[in-house]
Amino acid sequence: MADPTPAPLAAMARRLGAWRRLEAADRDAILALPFSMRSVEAGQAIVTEGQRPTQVCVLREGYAFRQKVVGGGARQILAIHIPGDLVDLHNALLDYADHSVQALTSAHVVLIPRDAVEALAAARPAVAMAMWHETLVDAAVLREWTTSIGRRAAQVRLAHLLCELMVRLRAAGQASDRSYDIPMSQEQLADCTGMTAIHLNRMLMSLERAGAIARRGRSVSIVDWDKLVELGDFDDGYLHLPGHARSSRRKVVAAE
Amino acid sequence: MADPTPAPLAAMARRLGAWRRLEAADRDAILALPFSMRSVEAGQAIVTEGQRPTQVCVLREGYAFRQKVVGGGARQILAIHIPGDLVDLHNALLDYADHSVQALTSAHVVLIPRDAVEALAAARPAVAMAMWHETLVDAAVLREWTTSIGRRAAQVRLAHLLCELMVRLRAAGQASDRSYDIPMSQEQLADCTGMTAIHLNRMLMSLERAGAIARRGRSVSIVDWDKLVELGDFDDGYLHLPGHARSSRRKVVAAE
DNA sequence: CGCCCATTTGACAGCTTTCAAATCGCGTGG
DNA sequence: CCACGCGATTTGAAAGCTGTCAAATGGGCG
Repeated sequence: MADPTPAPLAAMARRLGAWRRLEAADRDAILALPFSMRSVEAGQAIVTEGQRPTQVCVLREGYAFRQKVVGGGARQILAIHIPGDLVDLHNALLDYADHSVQALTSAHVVLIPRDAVEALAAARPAVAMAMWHETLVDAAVLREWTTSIGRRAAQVRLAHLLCELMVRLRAAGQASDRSYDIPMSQEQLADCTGMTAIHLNRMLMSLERAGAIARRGRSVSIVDWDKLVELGDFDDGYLHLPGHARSSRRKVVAAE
Repeated sequence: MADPTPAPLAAMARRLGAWRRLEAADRDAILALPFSMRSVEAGQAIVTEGQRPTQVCVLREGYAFRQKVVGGGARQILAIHIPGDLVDLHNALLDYADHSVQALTSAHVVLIPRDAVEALAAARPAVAMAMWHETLVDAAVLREWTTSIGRRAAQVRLAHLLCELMVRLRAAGQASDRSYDIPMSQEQLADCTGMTAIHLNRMLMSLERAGAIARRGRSVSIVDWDKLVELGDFDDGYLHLPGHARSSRRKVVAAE
């Protein structure tokens, strides 16, 4: 966090080390990985659905997201990635990219050949387990998204997403306590939450009227965190933040 | 498949071996895992949301599912597990169960202590990678569910789920070519697809009227597979079936 | 200053949910 | 073997949330 311009792979080593204890040899093996760096423009694809993935990617700067497109042409955004995320570990072992990854803003990524990742995993079990852990957390977040889309009302879904972004950005040192900018269009937010851009707009305004958030142009800031948490039925347990004492902020209502 | 009552852990070894090449020593290490067997009644919990998971579970017989409950009390089913599935590898590395697992029918499971799984992963990298692979496929299926719930109409979602179950059951040798029984109530199907049980009932009837499926009591059989695939916008690529030549059955309509 | 795209608004249609009540299916007990 | 009781499935009708279509507004960039 206090490291201004770390070596490209140092961020990856630090990230994996947060999940599992790594020895010096593990870190060295990570730092010895072959890689290339690339800049991608906003909207540009990093991985394309249907292709055979050939590399794993670390997001160094900028934002990215994963998406899937259905037969009718509609798309669903499945995850948002913020700086520091290991973006495509899912394709490290699978032979077929079932979804695509795109840059949300212009971004800098570190690309590592898939084979090198596999070799690293085979050689350094602790690193393999850390990478596995990373994908498990990713899956946990996706479970929460699925639950949200399936069983929470539109306004709740949106508030929940805003809470999640706030917590994750703060954990990554990318946001101050009270506000952050979302580098996403309303259409993209709508594709995250499974609603129409028009309806999303209404829900945004409704959260603003409720006094939970404020907006200025495209930037959203949180006015009343507790209210947003309540409106969003939010509990950060599913994020599995490293070294985070679990506190069910949400009271268990109607345990049924 | 032609093995009537294999040793409890043999199924696990076979399953993992389908994902990645395992050496004899890898198999031996799997077979040497400590375990206990347990029968669970339909509806009974195997893992409970909020707890610290202590074991990993292999589903030997019967069906199970994972679910999450939201603040209002509604639940979302996140996955259905069929015999042979490794059910809770997600909790092998995470310290907090963000969802629960329940038996759908009465079931027999093999329970393996979490620590033993971790030790195995550390000792046998190839096994670790196979288990990782298993969870990646699980995540891929969840991505498809999320996409379905977020961006496909109710009838399409249901048809898609029926297609998925058919393909998976067939791949597991649990279904003949043309029909299978779904051991799920309509309410459970509704909780999978993010709709009301009442609406699910209407969608089931509508698929029946369309001539895609037939029903007799609680059992569903497929009358016209091609029609069901079309109605369900289904393409099995996301299942990442081992040794499966990828064929986009679905024509790309409106690539946009 | 003018163009283009994202955001807002409005009016409406339609898919889904709700609430209630009628049926059906099935295991149990007589 | 048949009646009874209970939960799952169906039906109906009406309300509500969300999507659709069209058009106005706003903001940023060349």
